[in-house]
Amino acid sequence: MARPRSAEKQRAILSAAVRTVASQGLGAATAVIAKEAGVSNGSLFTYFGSKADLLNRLYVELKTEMAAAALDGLPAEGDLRERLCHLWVRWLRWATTCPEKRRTLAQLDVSDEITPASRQTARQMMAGIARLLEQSRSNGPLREAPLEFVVALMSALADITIDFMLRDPVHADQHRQAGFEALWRMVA
Amino acid sequence: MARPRSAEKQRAILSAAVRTVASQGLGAATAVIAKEAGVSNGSLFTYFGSKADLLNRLYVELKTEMAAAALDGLPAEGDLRERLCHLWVRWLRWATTCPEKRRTLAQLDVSDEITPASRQTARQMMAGIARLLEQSRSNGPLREAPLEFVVALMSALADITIDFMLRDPVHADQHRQAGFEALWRMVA
Amino acid sequence: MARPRSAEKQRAILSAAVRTVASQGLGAATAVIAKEAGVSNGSLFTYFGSKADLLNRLYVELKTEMAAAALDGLPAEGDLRERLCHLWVRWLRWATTCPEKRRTLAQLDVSDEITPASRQTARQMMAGIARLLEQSRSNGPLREAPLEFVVALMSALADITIDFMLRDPVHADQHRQAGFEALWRMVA
Amino acid sequence: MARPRSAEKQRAILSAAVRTVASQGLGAATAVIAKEAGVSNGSLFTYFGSKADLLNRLYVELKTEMAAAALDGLPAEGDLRERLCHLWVRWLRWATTCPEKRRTLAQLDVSDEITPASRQTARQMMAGIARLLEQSRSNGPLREAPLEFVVALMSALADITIDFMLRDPVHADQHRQAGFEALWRMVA
DNA sequence: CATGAATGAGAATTCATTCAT
DNA sequence: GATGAATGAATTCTCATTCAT
Repeated sequence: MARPRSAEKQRAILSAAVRTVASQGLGAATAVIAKEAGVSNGSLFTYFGSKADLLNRLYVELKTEMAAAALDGLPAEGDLRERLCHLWVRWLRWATTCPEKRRTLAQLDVSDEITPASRQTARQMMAGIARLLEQSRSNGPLREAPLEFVVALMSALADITIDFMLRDPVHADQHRQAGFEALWRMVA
Repeated sequence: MARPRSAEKQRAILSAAVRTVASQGLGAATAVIAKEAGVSNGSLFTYFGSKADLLNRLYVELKTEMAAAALDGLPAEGDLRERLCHLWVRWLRWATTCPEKRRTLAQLDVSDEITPASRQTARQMMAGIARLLEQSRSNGPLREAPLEFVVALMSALADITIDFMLRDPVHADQHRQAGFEALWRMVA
Repeated sequence: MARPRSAEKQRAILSAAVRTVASQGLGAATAVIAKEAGVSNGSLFTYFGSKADLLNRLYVELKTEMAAAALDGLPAEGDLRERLCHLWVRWLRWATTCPEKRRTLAQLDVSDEITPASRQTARQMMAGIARLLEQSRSNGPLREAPLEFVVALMSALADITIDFMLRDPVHADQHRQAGFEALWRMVA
Repeated sequence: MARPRSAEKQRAILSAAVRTVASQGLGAATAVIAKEAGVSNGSLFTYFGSKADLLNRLYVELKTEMAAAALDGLPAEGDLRERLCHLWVRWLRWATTCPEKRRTLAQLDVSDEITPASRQTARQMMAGIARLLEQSRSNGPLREAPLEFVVALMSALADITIDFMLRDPVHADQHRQAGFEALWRMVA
């Protein structure tokens, strides 16, 4: 029950930030984000201590949402390949469904405003994904590599695949499959 | 007549830009870059019409240098795997040797200041790499995918591998090998 | 809520602009105007979107004030010559009373920062003057000329007369009378 | 015979300045003027010590040319009205023939870069005009006003008339006549 | 003497953040 | 708490002028 109005505004700001950053880049002015959120520019700073703070929270939020989307409905058991494919499909579906979120996330990922702590938190959100990957690669050629390395690989692969899906929607399905084949061959 | 435009100064500015962007990001002030280059504020703009122009030229320059480094000494004939490996080794050596260039290039790659024309030019610089990749994948699972897709994959894989090599220099060799294995399995 | 935009501050800026432009010309820096107004650099831009905007508003403001001063207390009826003379006297009195405003207005008048819209608005402010002039010239030699032509003539004549009044204050009265005679002979 | 090359370049610069100032205002960069003149920006400063110097010389030059054009072919004797009309026609013809010169002159006239000395010189160039005006007004209503006042009046009247002639070329003749009637009534 | 690169003092504007209302 | 005006440092770019070639 603690400040329900606040939670709403906070969400509005984050959501406005997604849209604004997607279209204007990380240089987007806080005042613009605030206006897009229907909130005064001063208010933005009562919800987020600074622009960097907003960006960090947005980063964690988006990573979390992405991971949740990818893991949604993942069967606890069953064939590894199938489970990984399930994850792959969900991941890409989320990204292609909200291209603005994805675009913003891509910008945040390379920003030096994002603190190590935020990156760490984000990694934890991806733990479920990492776990499945851990199993998948356990007998594969990357079984000795750091797990993080494999996660990073999968993320990059997903990113590129999404790029091509968005750029060439007619062959989206083929791109998704090609991406998955590449992934599977790499890890398993 | 008159003092000729000095190639030296131009290089100094580009090189200063590499260092400054690597440490301060793309938001680095042109004045800072100029000072770092030992050149006046205004001179930067006689060599580069605008900050965006500087960034674009830097982008093309770095991509070109990277591609040249990767292709340097590549045997024209011989075993495909070996040739690709040769390329891989050179590429990563370049990146680990000049981490600042690589860091700057990473920032430029995601910047929206970089024009399509610059990206196009950069792609042409990578043509040699693409060609080798084309041969390598010709019987592999990605033989039907757009070549660009495969190039992007390799780039991302290289990037991640470099990250780990820099982060964990003790196991640099292992990371490089793991990266190559992943690459080879993906394409061949 | 929040501090309301202060009409006072806006006036202070406009008034500072009058003084600064009068003494330094239209090239006067916005920073100087702001300081003269006792306002921060940035505040000037919350009241006026750009320097050109400030200049345009100043232009309209001064023209309006000038016209109002000229028309102030103008008898609605009576001898035309007397009424025109009344106008003439008020006009010149205003100009000689605030030479800085007049000087600034003269600069603005020839500036190409002033938009057609502003000039149009200014013209409307002068409508009262134009109307009286229309009556005055109705049987005179300029009865066929565009009214605007006659208005421009009167403005120029006023300007020159003011110049001489300011330059040679001892004979200010004579200059004013000579100017009026010239005007009357021209139009009536 | 003294530096014939120089005289040519000097003329080229002055002429380029006319065109450039006409289109870009007094803020036109010296480098632009130099380029328009087909001369290096450094050279401009060997012919004119500073931008202000260039502007002042241009001012005097244009005023001189204008006066010469107005006085060209003026009959030494004859009816005053006719002679003044002759002058009027030539003056306006010059101005409508070279609108750029006129436009530039108008800008210079209100600039505070123009020194009193230049204005004085310009006045002397107008002496022939002033003399005719002196005769014309000798029995008229302005016979007691300072001659300068009458000259200023005529100049302003000419300016306005030219404006209307350029703006509305179809009725150029009528405007010219109306202007002259106004002038004659004012002075004679 | 011509050239045009070099210089660096501004110029207008922007923007994160603070604070009066 | 919400608002949006206030702030002023920081930014990119311009330009008259100088000076090395």
